[in-house]
Amino acid sequence: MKSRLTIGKLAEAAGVGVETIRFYQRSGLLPEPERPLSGYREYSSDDVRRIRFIERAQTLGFNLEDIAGLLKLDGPQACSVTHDLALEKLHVVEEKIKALDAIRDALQQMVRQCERKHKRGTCPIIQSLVREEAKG
Amino acid sequence: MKSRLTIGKLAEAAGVGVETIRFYQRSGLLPEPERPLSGYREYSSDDVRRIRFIERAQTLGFNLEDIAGLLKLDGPQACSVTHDLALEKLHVVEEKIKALDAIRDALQQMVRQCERKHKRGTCPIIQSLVREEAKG
DNA sequence: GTAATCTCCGTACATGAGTGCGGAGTCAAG
DNA sequence: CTTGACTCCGCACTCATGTACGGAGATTAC
Repeated sequence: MKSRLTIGKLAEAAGVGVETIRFYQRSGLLPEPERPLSGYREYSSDDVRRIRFIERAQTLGFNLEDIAGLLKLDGPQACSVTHDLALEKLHVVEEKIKALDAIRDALQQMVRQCERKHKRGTCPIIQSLVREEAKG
Repeated sequence: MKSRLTIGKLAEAAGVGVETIRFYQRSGLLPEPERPLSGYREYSSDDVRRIRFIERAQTLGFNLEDIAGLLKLDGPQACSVTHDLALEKLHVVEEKIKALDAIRDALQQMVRQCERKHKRGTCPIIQSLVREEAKG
């Protein structure tokens, strides 16, 4: 089941370009793969999932450095390190969820208002992300 | 209460650089401000909120083009246009929330496992974002 | 009313995240 | 065993998102 993939097959399976994979490797987001025969990189289906994770995480506003941090949680570290890192990331994620919840509520409100043919008042969307800015 | 701001004051209030504001204006994210005296841009506190919205939305994985779309919901459009756009954006936001929920759950699980001094099995974080990829 | 500060503008530079190029080596099908 | 596709590598290029520069004009503080 752990099919061995060349870089081209991996790229296709993960929906990215070959160059992107080489770039991720250089950036430390993908581990150095084995290179048994002739120096060609040899990947597994785990790497497909890893790349998909990277792509998704990017759409959630994490940059590659953030993502490297998240991926470190995948390796075999001391539990205390993992714990602290996970907790820190958890914080960030919860903040993002809150902000997105606010946008979602604002969008739902707009949709409802429109469907009732009300004239809209002021747009709630901007307001949705403004609160709590002062407290920092 | 609608204090008039110079570009410098606005930048300070919103926590960005002056050049960033000019850049956002060029990019159509901020409307052309009035320029009564001498051609200096004159802003209001609404613009502070608008810029904060832009900054926050960026951390949620929206690029400037996406954000321009969201900000269009602020203007006075035909209700049908607003409705459709809002519904579309709502979809995107809900997907993001789902993905972040999955990451959050994975992180919580890791934190709990660590706190119980269990040896961790395979890392749940990557798995959190992988499901449903095949269906697209 | 002058010096310091701010703003104007266009343009150039910087950074993050890829994308492409070209020549050489490797693999797989016929 | 040749031919075409694939891979190797380093390096140059692109695109989005800002940032910085520099000279000229406006404003404000003294």
